[in-house]
Amino acid sequence: MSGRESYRDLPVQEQLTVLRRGVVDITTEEDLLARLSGAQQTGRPLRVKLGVDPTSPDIHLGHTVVLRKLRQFQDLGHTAVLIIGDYTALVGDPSGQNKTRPAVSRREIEDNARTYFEQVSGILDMERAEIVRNSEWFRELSFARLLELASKVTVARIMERDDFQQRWSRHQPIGMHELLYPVMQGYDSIMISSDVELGGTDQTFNLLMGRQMQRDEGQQPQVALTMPILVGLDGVEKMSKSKGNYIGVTDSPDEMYGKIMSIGDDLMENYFELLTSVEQTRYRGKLDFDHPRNVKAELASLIVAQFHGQEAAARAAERFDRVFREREQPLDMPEITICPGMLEDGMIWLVRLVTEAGFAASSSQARRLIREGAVSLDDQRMLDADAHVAVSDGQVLKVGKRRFARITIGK
RNA sequence: GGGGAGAUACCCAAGUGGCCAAAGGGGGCAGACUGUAAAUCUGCUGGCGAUGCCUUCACAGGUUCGAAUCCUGUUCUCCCCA
Repeated sequence: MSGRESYRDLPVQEQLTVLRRGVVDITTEEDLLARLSGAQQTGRPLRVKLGVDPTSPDIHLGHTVVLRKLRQFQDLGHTAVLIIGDYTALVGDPSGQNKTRPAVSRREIEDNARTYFEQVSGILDMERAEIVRNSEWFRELSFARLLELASKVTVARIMERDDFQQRWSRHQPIGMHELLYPVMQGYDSIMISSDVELGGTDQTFNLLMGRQMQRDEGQQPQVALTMPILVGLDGVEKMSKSKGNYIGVTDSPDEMYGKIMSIGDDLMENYFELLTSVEQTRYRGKLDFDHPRNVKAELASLIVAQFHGQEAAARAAERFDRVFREREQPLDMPEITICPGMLEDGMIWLVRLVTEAGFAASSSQARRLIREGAVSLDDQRMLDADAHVAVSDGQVLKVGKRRFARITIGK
């Protein structure tokens, strides 16, 4: 929170301790220590770089791991330099990808950049952040300059990378432009004269490329600090939107809370470390003595509170307990309005009711849900997909374990 | 530039004239169990007021009573040679 000023005078060793939390690797730690001391002595804050490519509209908790680290640097008095990769997004980062990223249109990039900005502002101190778009320099970059930069990187060096290796050996396509991605990212570092660059471990190669390129340009090579890739809700794969195992920062309090409660116990420690500020000794201890469910509930509350505030977190917890522990209906639920036009003698086709409520994408899907016993109306399980049911104001439609809607008859 | 292989549903992958809305696995959804845990087990997984009909096997045509399957062209990918 505040107290930023007080951190400034923190001994560098202690700063390092704070910064080391959750980190996988620092290249090199001595360098970082030296920079921190230098910053303290000269009063010149470090320029800490984080690049984000606006390739998808929403950020999720996986992205926040690195953003939180950046925030820590800010709290220690350093400058966050957030690079919106509006130009690199056109290329698509091949890191960790098993195929070429689909091209993203300029328009989408623009829209995404805007939402990124909003969503990131919940985590970073925007007052103390410098935000730049890399189209600023790439749009103007000459081909000659590109060749000059590219000439310093060998193909063998680029092809060392595991992701390219794999694609190569599996005979999958690799676009020429993808080979240039690390060079572009390195160029970003040069352009903003970064002291430190943050990234996930999948960014290691790109971060190190930045060091080499800065050295070639006569700059001090940046310190590369890597964070773990956050594991998704399934506990196996990395958190990603396309895998559907994610928690978006714009998810509602209820969604967030529920998603966290559904993670495996093994994942809790990891989430505490990377997504909260709770001291390691505290959560470790809890896991030994408390019921895992309660520890998880605390984790869920902490995370929801970060994005929606304490009050919302408390409400989400309350609702959760009510619905899933006591198996009662939630107090508040979305309403669906049934137009009288859909009714025949006050009855509506059940399949239609389910699709109208948005609980099924098609009537075939709605039929399946009904057949599987997922649908109930006022706690009464409905199994006949051909049924027409009488509906009235205030009835509650439930689909699956967690989806509720209150029926209203419109005028 | 020459030769060869390939493109199947959300993903991987079988199918090489009718028995194919298309095996199997993954994922997802639902049910049981539970701490909404996780794990496990079971079912479902193109659309449609639906014991039938419609659309789908890269794209466009063609052969055939009938095509994911055969033919022609196009696009894209990979391999070998130059």
